[in-house]
Amino acid sequence: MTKQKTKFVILGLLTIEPMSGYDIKKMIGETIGHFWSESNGQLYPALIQLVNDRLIVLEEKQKKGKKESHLYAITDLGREALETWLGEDIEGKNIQRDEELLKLFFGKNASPSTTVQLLQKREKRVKEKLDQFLLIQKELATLTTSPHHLYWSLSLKNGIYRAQAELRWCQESIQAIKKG
Amino acid sequence: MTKQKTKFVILGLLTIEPMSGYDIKKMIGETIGHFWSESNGQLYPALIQLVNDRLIVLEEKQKKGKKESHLYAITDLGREALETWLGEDIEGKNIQRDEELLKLFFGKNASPSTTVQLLQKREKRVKEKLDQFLLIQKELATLTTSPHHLYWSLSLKNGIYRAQAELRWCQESIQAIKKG
DNA sequence: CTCAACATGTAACTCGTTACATGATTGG
DNA sequence: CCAATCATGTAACGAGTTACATGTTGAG
Repeated sequence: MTKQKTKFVILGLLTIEPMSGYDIKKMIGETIGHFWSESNGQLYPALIQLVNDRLIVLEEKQKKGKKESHLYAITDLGREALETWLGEDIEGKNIQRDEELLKLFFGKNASPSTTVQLLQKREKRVKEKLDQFLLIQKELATLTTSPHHLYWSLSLKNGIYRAQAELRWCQESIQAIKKG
Repeated sequence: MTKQKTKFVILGLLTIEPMSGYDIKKMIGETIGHFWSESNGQLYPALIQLVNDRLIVLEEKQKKGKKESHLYAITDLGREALETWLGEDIEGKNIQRDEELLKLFFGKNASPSTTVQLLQKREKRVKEKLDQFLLIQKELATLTTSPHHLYWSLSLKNGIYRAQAELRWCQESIQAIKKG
C-alpha cells in the first residue's frame, strides 16, 4: 500500500535497458514527461532502496577520473515486483488539481479580460504541447519494431487527444466570455 | 509565493454566500470537485488563519445546545486578495501524474489482458463521470440568471470535453491492444 | 436505539520539491 | 576560460492526507 510510485517508474524504465540515475531522470522527461515527473530528492534515495531490496543491481560503477556513473539493471525479483504492481488496481480517487480552472470558476470576481488572458495563456501552452506531441508521434512512427511501440504510442495519443480537447475548449471559452 | 491555494478556494466560495467550514467542504465536492479537493486538515487551519489576516470574519457562532456552527463571510480585504490572486500568472509546470498511463506505458511487461482490464476500468469510471457532468449541466441550465453561470458552465464543460476525449481514447486503445 | 449526517478540529505522517553541495567533462 | 551538461546525492521545507477525537441532531 505504498503510495510512492518512484520505485516502479525506475523498475519500468530499467526494463528498457540498464541506466544510471541521471539517465532515468532524463528518460522520464523524454518519454513519460507529459504525465509524470520525478525529482532528484525522490529518485536517488529510491535507487539505493531498490538495491537494498534486491530489485535492481549496480552493474558497473565507472570512475573516469573522479566522475562517477552508476549503471543499474533490473533483477528477476524486480521484474516480479513490477508485474505485480502492473496487475494491481489503482486505489483511491486522486483529483487532479487545476489552478486555472479554479480561477475560471471564480471568474465573476475578476474582469472578463483577466479571465480571457488566463485562457489565452492556457491555449498557447496547450498548442505548444500539442505540437511537441505530434513531433514525437512522427519519431515514434519510425520505431514500429520495438515491443514497447504500441504502449508508447497509446500513452502519447492520450496526451494528444487531451490537448486537442483542451484546445477546442479554450477557443470556445474565450469566445463565450468575449460575447457574454 | 505560497503554493497553498486553500485560502483562495475559501475566499472564492465565500463570494457566493457566507458559509461554515463544513458547508465549504461540501460545496467543493458539489462544484469544483472534478478538478479540486480539500481535506479537513487543510481547511480548518486555513479558516483560522484567514480570520487572523482579516480576509474573512466569523459572522455568527451558533450554539444550539453544544453544536457549533461557524458562519464565515468574506471581507473587503478578502475580496482584494482574491482579485489579486485571480490576476496573477500561474507559476511553474505542475505535471499531473497519472498512474494508469504509467502502467500502460510499461504495458510490455504485463499481459495484454491485464492492460485491457486497466483501460476498461478507466473507461467505466470516465463514463460514469461524464454522465454525472451531463446531469449537472442540465441543472445548471436552469440557473442562467446567476452572474456565476457563465464561468461555472465553462469549467464544467472542460470536464465534459476531457471526459469525452478520454472515453474515445479508452475505446480506441482497448481495440488497438486487442488487435495488436 | 442506532445510524447517518452534521460540525469542528488536531497530530502524525507521507509525499514531493527546492536548493544546495560537490565535482568532471566537453565545446565554443 | 567559461558555460553547459554530465553526475550523484542530501537537508530542509512545505503541501496534503489520514485517522482520530469530540459531540449534536434528526430520521427510522
